[in-house]
Amino acid sequence: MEEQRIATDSLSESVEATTGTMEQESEAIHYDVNKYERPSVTVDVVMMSLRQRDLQILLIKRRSWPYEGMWAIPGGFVNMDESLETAAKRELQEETGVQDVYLEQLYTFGDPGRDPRTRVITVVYFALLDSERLQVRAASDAADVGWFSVYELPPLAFDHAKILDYTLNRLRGKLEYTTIAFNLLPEQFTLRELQRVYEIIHHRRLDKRNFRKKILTTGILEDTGAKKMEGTHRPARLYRFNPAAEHKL
Amino acid sequence: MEEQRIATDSLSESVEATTGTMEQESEAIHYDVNKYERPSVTVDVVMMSLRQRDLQILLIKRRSWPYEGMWAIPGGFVNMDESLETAAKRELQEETGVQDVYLEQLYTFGDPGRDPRTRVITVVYFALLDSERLQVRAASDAADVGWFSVYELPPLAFDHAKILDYTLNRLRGKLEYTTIAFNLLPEQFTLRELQRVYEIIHHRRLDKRNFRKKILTTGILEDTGAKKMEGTHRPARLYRFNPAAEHKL
DNA sequence: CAAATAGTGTCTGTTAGACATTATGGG
DNA sequence: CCCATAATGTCTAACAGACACTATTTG
Repeated sequence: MEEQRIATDSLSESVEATTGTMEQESEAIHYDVNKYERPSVTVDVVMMSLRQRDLQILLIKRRSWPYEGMWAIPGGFVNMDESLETAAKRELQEETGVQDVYLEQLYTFGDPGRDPRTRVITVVYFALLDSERLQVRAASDAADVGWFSVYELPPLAFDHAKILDYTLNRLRGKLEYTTIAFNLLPEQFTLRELQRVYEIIHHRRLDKRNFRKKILTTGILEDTGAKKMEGTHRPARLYRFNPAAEHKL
Repeated sequence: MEEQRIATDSLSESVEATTGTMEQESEAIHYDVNKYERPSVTVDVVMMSLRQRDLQILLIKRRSWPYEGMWAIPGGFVNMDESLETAAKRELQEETGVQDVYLEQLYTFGDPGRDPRTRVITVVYFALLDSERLQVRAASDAADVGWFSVYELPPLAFDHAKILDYTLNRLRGKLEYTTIAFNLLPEQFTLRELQRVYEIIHHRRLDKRNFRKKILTTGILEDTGAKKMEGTHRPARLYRFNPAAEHKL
C-alpha cells in the first residue's frame, strides 16, 4: 500500500512552491502581495461509503445560482491559514461529523470560466467512510443532503459527473495494490464482508474460493478469534487488518 | 494506458467547482468576489528527459530570497484567464521551447507558510521530453538553468526533493501499465533503446530476452522496416509505437 | 432435519524470470 | 576474421481462474 491512512500526510508537510516569475524581486520587503489578481481556491470532497450493500456518495442540493436545485459534491473555500487537507477534513466534519477517515487528494480542476461567478480552482479529495460509524449520523441528514448510489446518480451540477467517474476509476485501480478497501469496513469484519467490498466496487461477482485464497495467502489479515453470528447459519470468523503486513498486498 | 498524450485533457475541460460556502447568496449579482482573501496559485513543472543515458530533470537556480542560489523546479503564476494546463504548457515552452509533450498533473501542494512571502498553492505537473527534439535547445541553456540526474541532485529549494521523489515513483508505477515510456523516445527507436528507458527509470538491469518477449507479444510496436546502423555491428530493427494497440499493455 | 451461509482444494493455462547461442554488419 | 551488438527459445515456478462439496449454526 502506497498511501498512509491520511494519504497526503507525507507530502503536504512543508513542501514549498517555486515562484519563478517573482525572481525579479530581490528582497522580501519589495514583494507586493497584491500585485496579481488571484483565483479563489476551493476544496471539494467526494465522500464514499458502503450503505445498503451499495457504494454510495454524499451529495448536497444547491440552493442558489448557478445550477440551483441540482446535486453537487460538497465543497468550500480554503481559508488562508489552513492547509488543503485541513480544509478537506473540515468539510468532512461539517457534512458527516466523522473524523480520522481515509482521505486522499485526487486531482485539481482549474479551467477559467468553470464557475460563472469568478475564477475558481478546486482541489478534489476523496474520502472513504467506515459504514458502521456512519450509521450514527445517518438520520441527522438534512433534506438537502443525500446519499446516492454511484451506479444511479441524479443529474449533477457543473461537471461533477466526470469527477465521480475519475474517483471511481481511481478507487478501482487502488483496490488491487493497496489496502484501501479496509477503510470501508469496521475494525473487525468477515471475509464475506471484505469480498462484498470488492464486488460492489468492481461491480461484478467474485469467486469465493479464489478470493479467500488470495487474501489469506498475503497474510494481511489477522484472525481475531471471535466469530460473527447472525441468522440461522454457520458463524463466520472475524478478521482484522494487519497494517504490519501492508506491503504484502 | 489510462492517460492521453496530454493526460489531463479529458478531465480539465469544463469541470466546475462546487462552492458550498457561497450558498447563502441567492443571486449572482449579490456575490462579492472580493469578500474573501485569496491565495496565490502557481504551477510547477517537473520536466524529465533522457540525456546521456541518464534520467535528468531541468532545474533553475533561484536568484532571490527565499532560498537564493539554490536549485528549484521551474514554475510560475497561473494567469486569471488560462487553465492550469495552459499555464504548465507556457512554463514548458518558456524553459525548453518544446511543445506537444506528455504532460500530466501530479499533485497540489498548499500548506500555509510554505512560502514565506504569501500563501501559495502550487499545482505540480510533470512533463516527459523526447530526448532528440531536446538536443536542439540544449546549448541555449542559460547559466541559471541546468539539467540534473535524478540520481544525483543538488540541494533543492523549498521541499522540492520530496516533489521529485513523488514524481519518480509515479513515473515508475505508470511505466508498467501505460505507454508513458514512449514519450521519452523519438518516433522511431530500437528495442534496445526502449529497454534502456526502462532500465534507467527503474535503475536496474533487465534481461534482454524477457524484455523483448514481453514487449513484442503485446503487439504495441510496429516494425518500420527500417534499420538503425551505427558502429561496427549488426544493425537493429527500428520500431514505432502503435497507439491503436495501446490497451494491450 | 431444513435452511442458510461458512469454509475448503485441485487442476489448468498463463505469465515472469533464469539462462546461452547464433546472426549480421563494419573494419 | 575479429569485434560489437542484434536476435532468438526453453524450462520452471508462481499465480489466476474455473469449479463442487462438506461444516456449522438456528429454529
